[in-house]
Amino acid sequence: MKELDKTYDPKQVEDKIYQMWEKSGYFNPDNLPPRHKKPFTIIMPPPNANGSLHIGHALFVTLEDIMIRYQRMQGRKSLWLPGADHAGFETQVVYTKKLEKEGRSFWEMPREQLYEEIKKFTLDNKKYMEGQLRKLGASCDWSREKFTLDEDIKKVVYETFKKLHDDNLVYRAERPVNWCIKHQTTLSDLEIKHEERRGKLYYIKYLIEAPTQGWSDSEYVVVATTRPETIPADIALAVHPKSKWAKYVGKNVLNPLNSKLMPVVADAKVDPEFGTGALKITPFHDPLDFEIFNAHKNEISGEPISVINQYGKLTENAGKDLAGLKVKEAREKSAELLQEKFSKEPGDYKHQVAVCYKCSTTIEPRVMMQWFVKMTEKPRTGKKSLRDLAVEAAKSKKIKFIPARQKKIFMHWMKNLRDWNISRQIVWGIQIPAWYHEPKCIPRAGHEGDIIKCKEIIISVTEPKCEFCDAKFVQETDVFDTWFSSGQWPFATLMTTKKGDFKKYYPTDVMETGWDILFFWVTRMMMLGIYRTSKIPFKNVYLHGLVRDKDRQKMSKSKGNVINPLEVADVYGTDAVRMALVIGTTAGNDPIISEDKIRGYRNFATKIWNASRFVLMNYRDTKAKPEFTASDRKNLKDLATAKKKITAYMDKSDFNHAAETAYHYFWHTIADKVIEQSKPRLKSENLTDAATAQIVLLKILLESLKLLHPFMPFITEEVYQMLPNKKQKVLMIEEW
RNA sequence: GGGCGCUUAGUUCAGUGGUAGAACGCUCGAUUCACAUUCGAGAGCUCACAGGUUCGAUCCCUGUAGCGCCCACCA
Repeated sequence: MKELDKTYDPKQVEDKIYQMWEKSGYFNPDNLPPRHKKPFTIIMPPPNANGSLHIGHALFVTLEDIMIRYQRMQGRKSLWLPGADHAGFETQVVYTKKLEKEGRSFWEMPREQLYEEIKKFTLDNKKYMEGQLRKLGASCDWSREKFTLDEDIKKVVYETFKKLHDDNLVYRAERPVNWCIKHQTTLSDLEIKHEERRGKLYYIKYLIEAPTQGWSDSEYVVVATTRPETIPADIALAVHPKSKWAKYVGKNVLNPLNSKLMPVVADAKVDPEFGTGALKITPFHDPLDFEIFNAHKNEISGEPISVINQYGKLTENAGKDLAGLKVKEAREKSAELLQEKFSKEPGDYKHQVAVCYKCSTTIEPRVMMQWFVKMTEKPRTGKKSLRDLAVEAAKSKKIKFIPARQKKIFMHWMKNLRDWNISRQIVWGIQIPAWYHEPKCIPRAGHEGDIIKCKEIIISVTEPKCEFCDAKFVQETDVFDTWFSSGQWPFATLMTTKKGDFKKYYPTDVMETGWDILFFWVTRMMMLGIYRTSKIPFKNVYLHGLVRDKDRQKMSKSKGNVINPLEVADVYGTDAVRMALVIGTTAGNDPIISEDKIRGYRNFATKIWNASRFVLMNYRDTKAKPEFTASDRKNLKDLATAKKKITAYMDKSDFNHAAETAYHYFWHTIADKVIEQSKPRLKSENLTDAATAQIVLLKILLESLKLLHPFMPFITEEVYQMLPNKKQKVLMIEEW
């Protein structure tokens, strides 16, 4: 037996071991020995391919790898399917910044060139990330790796879109949407956040039309608004039916900026407690106004107009005084113009304003032609809305949330769902497969009557042709919200890997991801997954927290408290990093990690190394028949107890305690007691007793390596390879 | 405005209806014998506060306080 170093050097071991695993082929469940029968599947949440992996990724890799390695040892046909996400909007934002740094402008580049450049950027990152995943020990099946822009994945996404469209669950319409004037795209309700902003609340008189004596200064409705600049787009006033203004319902008021006549309508949606209890209706610049307008269309004669353009500037519709100004400037200017009509001085006002979650630019609510998915309506051919499919699934016992409280949060969010805006005006993504008949159909001679059959929108990947005229179809340039495609990930991946995979591995066993994307991702996977496959895509949802530093701070580059998992793994070894991430980490809570903690587990790796070294140095293959003493029997019983405990924790997904128990057992039972007690016996003249001690030690070592393997795969595998009593080529597939 | 959590040793966190645990830190001691990235011993928590249920509560219930997070079209 060769002399081992006194300390364990992960650098010399990890790459070599990983290569050995990959070469063994056992990452691919198809290659596992026949004892592996029942499938166990985890689809990896595909990391965004727009940067390198951070400590949060290391956490998910650790947790999922623990689950997969454990189940693999338990004899499950374990598939961990890796992937990468093109992450449309996120990546485009990152790339835009990169261009800025290089002195180039995103907005001045042709779409095709941008797409190609971002593609290269993404694929480079993807490749780099794959290396990082290997470094972290991820035992995933690389032969089944998928990317969200793979042609076959796109095909599945197109099919889903078509099915939703045929089912009347997808529609294109002019609806209020969240518009980011910086990024020049719409965002879903989840992609905006609210920030407190200081502003002013203006109290403005809208004079009542008094036909007999002209306009009276004594009769008016006072409206409180924070956005006087949108007054030119006002089309009505709404008052609460029980407010003091109710007597004016049915009368007209004068628009204080452009003198147009507008009706006063009654609507209970107006909060009588807020402001003055009267609301100006500006349908194209406020979602509530849009709703009230639609409810009162027959009472309102004017057509809604837009006075703010896509760049956040006032249009000519706003009148010559405001046209061309930015919203903020226009607000001041309009306030100035309206001064005479103030019923009292504007008050300082703090309120929550919707802003872009990426750049914190104020979101401009606009009414735009967009694609939406209906959340709460029944499909044409089915009984349940997308929401109901997911809610009923969550209520059933077929899916378990870990921690359980996340289910409450899930349900609560599901309660108030509005239709999902899935179209984005960005370059990087999957283009929506819709074609528009432009110009409109002018049927050829003899087909005049067929115009009613002509479709103005056709859902198709390839260019359609009109049966009745020679006009061309123009393709939609908008792309899907990334979550629309990644929401299909569990089935889209398994439908497009090897033949039979979907049948064998779907539904999957665990969806392990961060709680921060519960709404973005898990809810969408539930809705779309059940909709397409009639099955809940996963049996367990395990949600981990956000990794924080030792002062409980979020890690961010700007704070300079980022721990790069690969850098610390380089210093202390991947096994130590994995242990630091899993011990003390309970599902759903934010784990705290510091270099001290990692160092502690590096010491543990050294402990494992030296204890193993001791056992191996003292082992001779004597072929003696063991005669177990009482203490041997006790030690073997302790081993069985530890194993039982760890197994129970693993089966409860309590990896924190499983790891801690294994740690404790190895250090304080095996190293401190079993080995210490064996020392005199190993030197004993009684050869049978010495041999028995050796055999017991070796047996306990082997079993403990198994117990530690899911957590610390590298060092345990390295030691295993030196054991004289190993039964398999690799520890990875040993029986638990 | 709605919802979800948290409050346990110096620190970070586990945990249980029956007179409190781990890691790190700290104190004292040991060490040619697998490991100083070590070993042994030890100090340290009235489990936020106030009520209630109970034979018994840190754990269950109610309330209070502080902290955190998520959701939200009060213009």
